[in-house]
Amino acid sequence: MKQRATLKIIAKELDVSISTVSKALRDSKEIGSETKEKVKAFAKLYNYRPNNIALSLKNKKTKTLGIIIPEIVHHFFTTVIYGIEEYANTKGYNVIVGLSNESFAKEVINLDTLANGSIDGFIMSVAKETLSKKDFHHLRETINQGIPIVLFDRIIDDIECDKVIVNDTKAAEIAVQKLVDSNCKNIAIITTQDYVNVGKLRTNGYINALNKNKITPDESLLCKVNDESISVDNFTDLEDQITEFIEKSQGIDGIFAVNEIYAVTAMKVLRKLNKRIPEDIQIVGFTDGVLSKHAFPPLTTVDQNGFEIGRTSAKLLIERLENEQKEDEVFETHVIDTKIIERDTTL
Amino acid sequence: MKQRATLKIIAKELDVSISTVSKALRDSKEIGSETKEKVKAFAKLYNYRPNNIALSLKNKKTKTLGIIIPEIVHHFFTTVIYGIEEYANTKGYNVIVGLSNESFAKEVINLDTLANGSIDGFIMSVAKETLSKKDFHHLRETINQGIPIVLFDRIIDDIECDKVIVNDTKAAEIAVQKLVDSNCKNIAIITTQDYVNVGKLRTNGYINALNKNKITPDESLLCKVNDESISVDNFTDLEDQITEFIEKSQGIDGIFAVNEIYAVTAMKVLRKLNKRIPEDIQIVGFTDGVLSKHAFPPLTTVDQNGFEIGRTSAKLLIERLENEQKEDEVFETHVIDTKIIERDTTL
DNA sequence: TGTCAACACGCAAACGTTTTAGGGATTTCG
DNA sequence: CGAAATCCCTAAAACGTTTGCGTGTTGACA
Repeated sequence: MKQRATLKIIAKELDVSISTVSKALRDSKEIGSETKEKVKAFAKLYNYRPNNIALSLKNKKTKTLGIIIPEIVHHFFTTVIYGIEEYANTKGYNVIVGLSNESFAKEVINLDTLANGSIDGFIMSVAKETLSKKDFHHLRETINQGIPIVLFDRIIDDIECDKVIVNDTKAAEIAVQKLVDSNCKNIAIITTQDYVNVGKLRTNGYINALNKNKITPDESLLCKVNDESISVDNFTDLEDQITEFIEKSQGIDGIFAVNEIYAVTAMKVLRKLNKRIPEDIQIVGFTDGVLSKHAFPPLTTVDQNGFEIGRTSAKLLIERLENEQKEDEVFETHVIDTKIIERDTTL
Repeated sequence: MKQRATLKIIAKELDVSISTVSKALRDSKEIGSETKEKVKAFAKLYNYRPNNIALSLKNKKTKTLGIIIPEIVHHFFTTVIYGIEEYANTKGYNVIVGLSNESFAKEVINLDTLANGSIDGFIMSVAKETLSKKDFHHLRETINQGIPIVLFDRIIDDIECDKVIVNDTKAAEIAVQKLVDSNCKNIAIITTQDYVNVGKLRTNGYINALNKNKITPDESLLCKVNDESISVDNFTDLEDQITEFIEKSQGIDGIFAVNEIYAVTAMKVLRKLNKRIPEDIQIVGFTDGVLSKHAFPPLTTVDQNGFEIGRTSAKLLIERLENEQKEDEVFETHVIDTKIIERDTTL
C-alpha cells in the first residue's frame, strides 16, 4: 500500500518548497518552466491528487450537497435523487444521502450531523411526522447558521427558502380532462384520506375538471381509501376496498387514481370483474414509475417528473451557494411541469 | 445569519486559549472545573459543534462511506442503500452516493473524485460496461491506495476485497426446482448475456436444477436477451425479443426469468398470446420488488434480500476500517440467504 | 525557607492545502 | 555602471481541530 502523495512529500523528494510544488501544479507563472515540468512529472508518477478535505477546510466549501428524504425505496424519491445527482455532478458537487424514515427525530439528527461543515447546503422533503408535529425549529436553525435549504414536494409554507413542487391540482385536472376527452361520462376517483396533502390537492383537481365540464361531482364516485392497514407487504385490504367500491358504483367508465398502486390495484380488480380496459373502463394514474410502465395494459399516467424536480432543486441550491449576491435575494418557488403520458389504459 | 462558533471564537470571547476550550469541552482533567463550566455554558449558548472537516483532516478519517452503484431508480439497489445507511448510521458513519449509470467512465470518475480523502471506504456494484470491458484498474488502484472496497452483487473474482453476494446459482436452482415440482416439463429461461455475471450464475443454477432432475437442457429454451437498446423508457425491444423467443419455442410450460422486468414482460407477452398463467405456463422471477407484488397475477419470485446485503456490506467495511489488525486479514465473501416467495404465477 | 507535587492553563505542532508577502539573484536599460 | 525590473523561489499564515509538553502558580510539608 503506497503512501498517498502530498505536496509535502513531493516537495521533500524534489528538494523544493511546498509552495513551489503547489504553484507548479497550478501552472503559476511564478515558477520556472523547468521546475514546473519536473514537479508535474513527479506528481503524475505518484498519482498526486489534492486532498479534498484539506481544500474543504481551507475554502470553507465542501462541494457536497446533503439530501434528506423520508424513504429511499420509493420510485419518486429515487428519480429526484437521480436528478439531483446528475446536475450536481456537472457542477462538481457530490451528494450525501440521509434517510429520515418519516421520523422527526431522525430528521433532526441527520440535519445536525451534516450541518457541521460536512455539506454546503441541503435538499430535502420533510418527514410525515415533522409535518404533523409542525415542529420546524431544526430547519430554522440550519438556515440561521447560513446553510441554505431547498425543500421539494413536501414543503412548508412559512419556512423561508427555495422550494420546488409540482402543481398537483392542475396535474389532476389535466388527467381527468383526458378522461372526459376520451368520452368518459361517469368518472370515479380513487384517492387518499384528506389529511394526505397531495391526495387532497389531486382530489380538488378532479372536482375542478368535472365542474369545468359541467359535470356534477357525485359523492358515490369518490373513493377515499383508508390506508391504515396497508403496508408494503400487505395490499389485500386495499384490493378489498377498491373491489367493494367498484362493485357498488354503477356505470363507471373512467377512473382517476391518485397514485400508481391504486391504479394497478384497480386494474387488477377490474380484470377480476371481467371489465375490459380501456374498452369498458378507462384509467389514468399518477406517478410514472415501473408499475405504470409494466402494467398490462401499460398505464396512462401523470408523470410527476421527479428527475426535473431533482435537477431544479440542485440548480437552485448551487446557484444560491455560488452567487454571493444571490445570498440574500428573495426565495423562489419553482413549479415543475407535469405531463400526461398516454399509454394503453385510455382510448 | 450567525457566525459559526469555533474554538477560536469561544477562546477569544472567554479570554482563554484555544486548547483550554478544546480540553474543557472534552472534559479533560487538566482543566479546572470552574473554567470547564464556563466554557461549556458558552459553547452551548452559541450552539458549538466541532467542525467535521477539520476533524477529518486531523484524524485522516472522514466517517463517510462511498456507495457507487450503476443505477438508483432500481428497487434492488435502493434496498441495498437502505441497508447500508441503516447500519452505517448506528456506527456514526454517513453515506455518499455516486451513480455510474452503468458507464465505465463515470465509475472511474466517481471513484476518483471520492478517493481523495472524502471517504474512508467504498461499497460498490460495478457497472455493466466495466464488466464487459474487464478493465478493473481503477478498483486496483483504489485498493492500493489503502482505501478498502466492498463489492456486492456484481462482484469481480480476482479483485482482492470483501464481497457480499447472494448465492445466485443456488437461488436460481431452487426457483427452477419449484417449477419442476409444480409439474413443468419444458422450462425455459430468460436471462442476460453471459458477461453479466449474476445472469450467468443464475443460468448455471437453471442448468443444475435441470440436470438434477434428469432433464437435458435444451439450447432452444435458453433466451439470452440483448439489452443494448433497452433503457428505462424503452422496453419495446425487450418485448419483441421475448415475443420472438416464446413464439418459436414450442411447448413451454414454465419460465424462469432472471429479473423482475423480464418476468413481467414475459407475462405481458404470454397474455397477448392468450396463454393462461399459471394454468398454461408458470413463471418464477428474481428480485422481489413492486413489480412482482403488483403484477397480475402476483409473481412468484426469489427475494434477493437487498437490505441484508447492504447491512452486511456496511458491517464488513466498517469492521475493516476500525480494526487495525484486521487490515491485512484475509478477505471474506459473505453469502446472503435468499428465499422464494410463492405467489400466483406458480401452481 | 526551600522543595516538590498538584493544579490549571498555554504553546506549538500537526493534518494538506492555497496564497500573500517578500527576498535574493539575475537581467535590462538609461 | 548603477538602479530598476524581472525572474524564481520560499516563508508563513490561515482554515479548525487535538494533544503532548512546558510552565507558572499554588499549597503543603519538612
